[in-house]
Amino acid sequence: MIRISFRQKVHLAREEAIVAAVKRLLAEKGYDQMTVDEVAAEVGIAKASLYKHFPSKEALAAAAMVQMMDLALAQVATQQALPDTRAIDRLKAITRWTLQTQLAGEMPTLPAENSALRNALIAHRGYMDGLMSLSDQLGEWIVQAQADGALNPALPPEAVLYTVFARACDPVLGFLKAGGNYSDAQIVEWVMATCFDGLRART
Amino acid sequence: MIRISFRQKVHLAREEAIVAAVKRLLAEKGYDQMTVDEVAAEVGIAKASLYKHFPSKEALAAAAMVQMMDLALAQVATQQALPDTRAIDRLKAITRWTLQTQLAGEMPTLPAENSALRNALIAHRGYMDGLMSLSDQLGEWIVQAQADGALNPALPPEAVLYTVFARACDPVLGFLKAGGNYSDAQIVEWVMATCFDGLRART
DNA sequence: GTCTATAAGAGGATAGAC
DNA sequence: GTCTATCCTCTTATAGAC
Repeated sequence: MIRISFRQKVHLAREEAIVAAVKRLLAEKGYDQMTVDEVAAEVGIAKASLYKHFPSKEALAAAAMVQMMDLALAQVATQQALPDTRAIDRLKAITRWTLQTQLAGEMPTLPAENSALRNALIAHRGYMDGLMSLSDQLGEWIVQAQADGALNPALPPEAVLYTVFARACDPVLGFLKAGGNYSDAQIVEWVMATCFDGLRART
Repeated sequence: MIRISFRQKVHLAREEAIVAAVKRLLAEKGYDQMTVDEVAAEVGIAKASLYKHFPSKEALAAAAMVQMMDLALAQVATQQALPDTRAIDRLKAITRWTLQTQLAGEMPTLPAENSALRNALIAHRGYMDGLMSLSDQLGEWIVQAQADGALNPALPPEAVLYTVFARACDPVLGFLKAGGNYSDAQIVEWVMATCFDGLRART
C-alpha cells in the first residue's frame, strides 16, 4: 500500500512539474510556438514519457489552462470570504490579480479566435465548468455593482465580463514593461485606471 | 514601351491581389496558422509563383502589415485635414476606425510578443517608419488632449498610446459579435465607452 | 513509465521545364 | 513569371526495448 501510494505521489509530482512547464512556456510563447520537445526538455524527461501522461499537445495545454482556471476560482473564493466588501472592489481585486499574474509571466495566453486549442478547450468538461462557474460569479458581482451605482449601468453585463476577461491578455502590460521605465506595480495601477476609469479625465 | 507598362500593371495588380489575400487570412487566422499554400490557393496561382513576388512568408505578412499601416496613416491625415477639431475627438475617430476595421475582419492581427513576424517587422524599414510616424502623430494629440483637460493627465502618454493601439486586437469585439445579439455599431460604441469612459459609472 | 529511434505528415522554400 | 514536382526541416506522435 505504502509503495503504491509513494509511486502515485511521484506520478502526481511529475505531472505537476509537466503542467508547470507547460504553463510557463504557454505564457512565454503561446500555444502554436510551444513545442512538445521544449516541454520535455524543460521537465527533463523524454518526449515519449510525456505522452504517457498526456495523450496530445492539446491535452497538455488544456491541463495548464484548467489549472489557471482553478487559480482564478480560488481568487474568487478568497474575495467571497471577505465580509462587507463591495462588489466593485471584488471585481477590481480579481482584475488586479489577473494583471499581476500576466505581468509576472505566469498567465498562459488565452486561445485566439481560431486556435486548434480553442476547440480542445470547448470540448474539455473541466475547463468549461470552471469557465461557467467563473462567469456566473463575476456576472453576479457585475450586476450588483451596477445596482450599487458603481459600474456604468448602460453597459450590458456581458460586455463588462468580457472586458475583465480580456485583461488576461492585454498587450499594454507587455509594452509598458518592455520600455523598462516603470515598476510592475506602477504598470498595474495604470492599466487598472484605464480599465475602470477610462482614458478620459474625470471631472 | 506600352507593352512593358501593361506588363507592369499586371504585375502590380497581381501583387495587390496577393497582399489582399494575405491581409484577409492574417485577420482570419493569424500569422502562425496562415499557410503559404492557402495564400496561393486564394490568389489562384502556384506557390512557386508567390515566391517570385515575395521572398518569404515573413515578407508576405510584412507587406500586408505595411498596407494596414498606410491605411491608418491615411485616417490620421483625414483627421488632420479637419479644421477646428479637438485632439480628443481625433483620437476617438482613429480608435473607432480601428474597432470597425477589426470587427469587419479586415485587421491583420498584430504580432504577439515573440512571433517570428515581430522580428521581421522590426527589421522592416517601411513598417517601422510608418509606426514611428503614427506614434508621433497620436502622441501629439494625446499630449494636446491632456492639456485640454480631456484626457486623464495622470497617465503617461505612452500608456494612452498603447491602450489605443491595443484596440486593434481587442478580443472583446469578437466575443460580443460571437454572441450574435448586437449590431456591429452597437458593439463599437460599447467598446469605445469602456475605452474612454471606463467601466465605472460617471457621476 | 522511461528511454532511443523513427514514423508520418505538415509546411516553407526551391529546381527546372516552359 | 508560371507551372509541376520535389526537397528539407521541423514537429507531433508512436514503436519497441528495458
